[in-house]
Amino acid sequence: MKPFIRVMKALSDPNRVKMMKMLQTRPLCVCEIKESLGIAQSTTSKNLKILEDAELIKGFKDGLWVNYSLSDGSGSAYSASMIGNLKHWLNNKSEILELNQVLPGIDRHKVVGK
Amino acid sequence: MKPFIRVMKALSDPNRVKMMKMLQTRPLCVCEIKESLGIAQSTTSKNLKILEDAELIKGFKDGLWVNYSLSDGSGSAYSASMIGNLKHWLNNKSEILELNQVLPGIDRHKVVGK
DNA sequence: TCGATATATTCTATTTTAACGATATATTGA
DNA sequence: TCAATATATCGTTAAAATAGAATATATCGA
Repeated sequence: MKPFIRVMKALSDPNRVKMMKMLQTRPLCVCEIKESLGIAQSTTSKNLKILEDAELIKGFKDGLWVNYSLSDGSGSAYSASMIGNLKHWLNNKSEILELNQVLPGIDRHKVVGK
Repeated sequence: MKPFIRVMKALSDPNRVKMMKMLQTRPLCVCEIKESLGIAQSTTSKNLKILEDAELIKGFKDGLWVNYSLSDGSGSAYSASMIGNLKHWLNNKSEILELNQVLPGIDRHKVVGK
């Protein structure tokens, strides 16, 4: 039952759900996500870890960057199902629409401070 | 986004998930659920309310008792989907198997103290 | 109407969660 | 090797979640 609870908990936080929705568009590094959401780097990193522990996303190291993308779902039926549902859920919600506005302008090479 | 978060939060707690699984078997009153899970009456009532607020279950008053059953899902796509998934999820988990052992012996007329 | 009973609500204590700043750990490029 | 940069981790603090006991509310039956 633990793995199921872990997935539900991971998706119980608005910032983490927004991260999931952002990653539906394209893989993103920590600094791009932090920039889009306007939250601290440590907060961003920690929340990504929670999503990764629930097997909802996966991080791939690329030099200094870590690129996060949605998990392929092979690890867990619960995460696979939720990843699928989230593809069509919440698309018309204001918080997500706003994110989709901002996201195209976000570029890891243009991120300001740390 | 709030309604989605509400459903995820509601399903983030083991006791509440167990309640959902119990209600798949048959409608139950508060005292039967409290008895099966071995938790306080106030805790039971409060958790049922959280599930009801997420439109995952519905309570019907019957004299002194309130019978809770799974929602028909008409209120929310999120809850409808999760209710459906939970039907086949977790069935072979020890916590649920044990509940299914206890449940047939639970009867509202035989519940001991308050 | 009164006592018994089921449920809901309130109060309080404890634990968990979430955020940020500061620091530690890579990795790259000069 | 050293400075700059991206990410992870640690420490702290504030807010939210959870549980149980006590109390309030509602209903039934005598």
